[in-house]
Amino acid sequence: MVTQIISTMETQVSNGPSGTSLPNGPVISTNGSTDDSKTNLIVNYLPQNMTQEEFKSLFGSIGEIESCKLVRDKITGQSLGYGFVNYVDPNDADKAINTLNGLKLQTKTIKVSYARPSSASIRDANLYVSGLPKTMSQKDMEQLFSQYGRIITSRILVDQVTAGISRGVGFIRFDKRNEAEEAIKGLNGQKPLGAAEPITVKFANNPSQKTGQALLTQLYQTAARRYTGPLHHQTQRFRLDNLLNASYGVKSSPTLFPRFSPITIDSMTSLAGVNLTGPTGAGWCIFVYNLSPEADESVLWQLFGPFGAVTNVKVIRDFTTNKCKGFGFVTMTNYDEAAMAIASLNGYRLGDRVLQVSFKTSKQHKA
DNA sequence: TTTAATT
Repeated sequence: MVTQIISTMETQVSNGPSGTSLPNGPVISTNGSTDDSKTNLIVNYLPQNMTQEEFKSLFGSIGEIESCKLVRDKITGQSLGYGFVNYVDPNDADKAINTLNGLKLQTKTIKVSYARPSSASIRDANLYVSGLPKTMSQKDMEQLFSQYGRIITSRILVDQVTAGISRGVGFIRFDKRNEAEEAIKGLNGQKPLGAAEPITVKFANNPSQKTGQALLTQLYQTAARRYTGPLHHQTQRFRLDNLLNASYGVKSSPTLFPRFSPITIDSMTSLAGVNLTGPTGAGWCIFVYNLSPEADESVLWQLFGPFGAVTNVKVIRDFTTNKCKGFGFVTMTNYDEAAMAIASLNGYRLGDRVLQVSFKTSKQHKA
């Protein structure tokens, strides 16, 4: 037998408001520089389509930001659904937690909490648990695991249709990796009290282990939903002028930045209409035709990212309406990857449109 | 039988 579920036990999970509280620590050092532990926040469960600009705007409404970053996939440029905000004033960080934690944005409820100091020991501390009794609640699961360490988040996956019914599968993130290791040793293959079957406990996969094909499928599904579902959202606007090309900066070589470099992301978004000219210089320029008027840069990242290194994307827009004129360009570093992307995406149906994709022909300006 | 939590 393994573990008792003691019903009176209180969990100390930092899932809810205000996240992790930091015991007692200096706020301001003698030289006047701020201690990140009181100013640096992590924001989780952001809507997939939130941009860096929107993220900055939302948190900038609280107070002056020292730096902020929406974390994105290095290859596809897609948001990973979380980000960091470092305020100048610790009071603003506190205020951001109090006013923005729990805020509902589209389908998500965002979580705002203090970021733990970054260190190797907190990485890979996420566990995947399966074979859970269907009756086990999230709280039950936390109680089962909490004997091995401090739980940062937990989740039980539920059936989509019969909403609320457990799939017997969940996740537990510990504060430290070694706590997660101990939980595996202690609980993998064990039967929770009263359960008929043993549970499986292992390290979780990285959530973006998706193949190019899977990404295309996902993209297609989200695009298709746009045309079939009763989607009347009036929700997405953080009322910024997010209109013009947000040509996301992509640094192709993993430069070793000093930690917490004051360089903000925005300072890297300087690529404009550079290298849009032919298969020379920085890479292979690809012409994408039949984009919808609503298309934006992110759709190009999503389409081409899975095939390899993408250094630039651009949607061509009408100057006055700011709608896409039906085409755009993508620059890829490697010929093979570009050729594969073209072979795969030419004729690809995106929503109700069939894309035409080819290397850009060198009919200089004006076609 | 795998969700978007460490810059």
